[in-house]
Amino acid sequence: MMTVRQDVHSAGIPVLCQSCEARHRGVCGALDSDQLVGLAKTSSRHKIEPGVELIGDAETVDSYSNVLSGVVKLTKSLSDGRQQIVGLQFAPDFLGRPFKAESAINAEAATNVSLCSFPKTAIERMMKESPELEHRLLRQTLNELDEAREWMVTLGRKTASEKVASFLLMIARNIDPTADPAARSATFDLPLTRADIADFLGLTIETVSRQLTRLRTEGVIRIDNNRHVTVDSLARLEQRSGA
Amino acid sequence: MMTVRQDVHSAGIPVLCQSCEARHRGVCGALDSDQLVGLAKTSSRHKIEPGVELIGDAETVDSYSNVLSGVVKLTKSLSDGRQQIVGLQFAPDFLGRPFKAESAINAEAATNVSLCSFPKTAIERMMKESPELEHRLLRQTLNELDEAREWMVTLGRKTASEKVASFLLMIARNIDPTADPAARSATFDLPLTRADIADFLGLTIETVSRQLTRLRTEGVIRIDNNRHVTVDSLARLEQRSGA
DNA sequence: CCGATGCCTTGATTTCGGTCAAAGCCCCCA
DNA sequence: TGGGGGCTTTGACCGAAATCAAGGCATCGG
Repeated sequence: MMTVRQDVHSAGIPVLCQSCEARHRGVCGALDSDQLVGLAKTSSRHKIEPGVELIGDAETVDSYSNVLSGVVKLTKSLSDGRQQIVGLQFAPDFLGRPFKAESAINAEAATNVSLCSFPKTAIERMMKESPELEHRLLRQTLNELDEAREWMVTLGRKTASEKVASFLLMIARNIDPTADPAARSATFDLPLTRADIADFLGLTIETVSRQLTRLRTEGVIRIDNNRHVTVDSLARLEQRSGA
Repeated sequence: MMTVRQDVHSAGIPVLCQSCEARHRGVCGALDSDQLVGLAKTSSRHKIEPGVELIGDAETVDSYSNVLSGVVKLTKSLSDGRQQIVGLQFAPDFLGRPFKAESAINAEAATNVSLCSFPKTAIERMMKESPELEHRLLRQTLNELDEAREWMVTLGRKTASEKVASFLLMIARNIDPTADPAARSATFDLPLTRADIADFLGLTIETVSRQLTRLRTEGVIRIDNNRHVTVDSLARLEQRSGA
């Protein structure tokens, strides 16, 4: 039987936060136990089903969240309905756009998601008094910017098959349980439907499907149940990704 | 004859900084006069010709810069030479990637550019002691992230003609001298060659040229000398941009 | 004045990915 | 057990943008 994770500094830390990944690797790591206590009072945990929008809960209006598990997609749409996924958030990412009343971005659960949410005011007050919190946010934002720019290259300059390979590679690196970055192989469940993948890569469903089939028939990947993917050689997949 | 701009707080501010836009609207606005004096000692101004890379001067290795005038393009390349412009920096943007030894991004002058550069160490020291500086950086980074995501939509989901219209609109909003955001018309010099525009939009030179021709023959824009553009109705251009 | 060079435009043809259409598969539930 | 709905695959065809190929138009230096 497992006990709750203990560490030297857990004295006074809210029970909810003690084993929370956001405290270890996310923005809450910037806070001391007093601040955590204060924040925990106003925080609430939610579970969200795939397809549910996180309005009023995340990207917009009045609250911020940490992603505790699952995958959240950030999307933008054109007036005629064309849609583009502009980011994927994994645990323990921070969700929300500081310093702006409303962003033109929608957030939606791609899988089952669990969140830890806070009122905007609580975070913003805390940001004023804790430079370390802003520092963490800056780091996360810079990383997201790097990722966004990486995807601009993929969207603008890669072929359909390179796009799909790049996507699989990114997912493998983000959610393969064997978290070793130097792993030679990977296996994981796709957190997105074909339609989502298409919206992420600027393609159609059909093209995504055809390229997956091609990677499959050429032995680069295996797919079971439409969602479960095995990559025997990440290096081989990387070669297909255009790099 | 004009005098150097004076304001109430200019006492003790380095001469170089007094009329500097980066101090008014850029990150240097976060600094007090003592800090400016300290930073100014290690800063240097450069002028850079179009096409010159800013290695060792901006995005990489050992220094940060403010863009004082002109346009800097940030590019990423695939191993086979395909290139994508992932960002354009205008005055008074801050140039450089904090907290990372080297970024996979290249910076290159698109036009004549003037910069004010600092050693990385000086900025990083100042960031530690001035939360306000980090705050400004966070804000700029969040804005760049918003812009990058906006372009992801353009790259992934817009047609060639919508892309070109979107590009013209973005340039008009950034560098038209009549800085009124509610302006109905605009006139400006394109800071990029056709090749650069193509690399920005994920198109070929020929397609960019054809779409510009189309916008011209349809009366949406006028072009003189290949570079000088007049837009009589920004609203009309916006309709072409897919929104 | 002339030719060279670097951009840019225009035209003809090809191709990759989109569109339209039909089936297949899987899971749920009656 | 069987039917329905959602997601995915596959095939046939089409079209927007890429590619290939010429040619135009400035600017620069001889």
